[in-house]
Amino acid sequence: MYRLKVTMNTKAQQTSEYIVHKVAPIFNKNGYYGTSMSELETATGLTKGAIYGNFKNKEELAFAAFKYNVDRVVNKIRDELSTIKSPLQQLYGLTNFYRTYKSYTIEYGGCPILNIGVDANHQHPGLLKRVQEVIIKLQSYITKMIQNGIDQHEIRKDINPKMYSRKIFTLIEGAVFMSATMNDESYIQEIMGHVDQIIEHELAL
Amino acid sequence: MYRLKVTMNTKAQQTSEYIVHKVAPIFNKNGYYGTSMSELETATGLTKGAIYGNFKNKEELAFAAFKYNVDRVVNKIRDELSTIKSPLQQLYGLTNFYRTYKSYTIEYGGCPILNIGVDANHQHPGLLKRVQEVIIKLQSYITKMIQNGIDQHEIRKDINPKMYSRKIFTLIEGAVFMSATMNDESYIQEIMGHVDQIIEHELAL
DNA sequence: CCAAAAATATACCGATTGGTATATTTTATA
DNA sequence: TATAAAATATACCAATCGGTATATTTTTGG
Repeated sequence: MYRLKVTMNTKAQQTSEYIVHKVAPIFNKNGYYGTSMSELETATGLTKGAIYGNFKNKEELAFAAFKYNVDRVVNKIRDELSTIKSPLQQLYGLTNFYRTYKSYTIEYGGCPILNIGVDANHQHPGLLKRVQEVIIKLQSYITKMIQNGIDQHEIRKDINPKMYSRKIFTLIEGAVFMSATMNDESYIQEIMGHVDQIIEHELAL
Repeated sequence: MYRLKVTMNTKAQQTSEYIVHKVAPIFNKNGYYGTSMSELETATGLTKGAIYGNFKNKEELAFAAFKYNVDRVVNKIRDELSTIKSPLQQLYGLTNFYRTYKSYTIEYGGCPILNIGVDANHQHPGLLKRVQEVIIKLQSYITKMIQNGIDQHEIRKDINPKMYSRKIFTLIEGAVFMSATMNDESYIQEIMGHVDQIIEHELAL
């Protein structure tokens, strides 16, 4: 009985994960209404019967796809910064992460925050809310890094961590947008250099 | 004969302009595939027969709508800056324009460069190309302002006009994205303050 | 290996998609 | 004001949309 349930969950979970993995880049590239179920059939090699057996409807699939794309990015950031002790160096590590962001995200269709943020804004309130939650989470993550820097006497204590977190994140997303739209990575490189300057001349002691 | 042709063109042009005016915010908000012809029927109060009598197909309508939205923004910028003589003050005028950007564009569904840039990226190459052309045009517009500032000894001659134009434009679009996605104008206000600081401390003599 | 159950495939649903041929109405000129 | 032409409305097209009921296949535990 117990093992039966575990096996079922594992199998179902595996198929669900496979579907999300295949479907995530399509939702990311084409947005909610730009993605059709028939596309997802060909992408997964499965039929609607199989897909709808694992997900209630298209909306649930889109939620799962967005979470998958975001988790992939966030976990990569966490991994890269986890080895860095110094909060100040963690900030530099963040800009370094985004220096390789385009090549890292291109196979998944670009930045999910930018893509779904714009797509969902006038189209799907539920998705937009999830984007906003992710942005708040990432901003508070940066805020904590700055606050740690202040606490460890690496960053000036008179600066406002939340304000700088918002500013840095906004610069990053602007660069991500320009790189994607102009298909030109140099935008990201230039803005990351600019953020490094802010870290060095405005934040660091 | 001559007058007949003029009258026809005028009438057709009026209806076309009316359609584009009504249709532009919808394409801007919902993107190309997110916009349906039936929506456009109800928005214009016209039938498909009338719409397709004035536009070849949906694609031509989307092109016209994008041009309409962009021209509206660009003409407003030109108007506001045309009264300013000093190139340096023109740059401040640009940041001031974007301080009211959200309230100015909200009734037309937000920034067309951001919206269509993201929407068209994986969906409609023809539209994406038009977005890229507009970005290049605006950037060279800013570049010229900076170059004029150098020529008129208001801006340091050792700075790179094109590089700063790219940077300023990227900061603006990042702020536009964050304001739209988080529904929070303060992002634009903060980043425009940041751009003002760049103008004051890095560009100005 | 067999039977029950879980997972997937098939075949279909009504609604909507972009687009068009034709009928009707409006407009403009003689 | 009559008439030709231009503009708009009507009615329709095949294709596709998201979704579902049911048949079939695969997997599972005894």
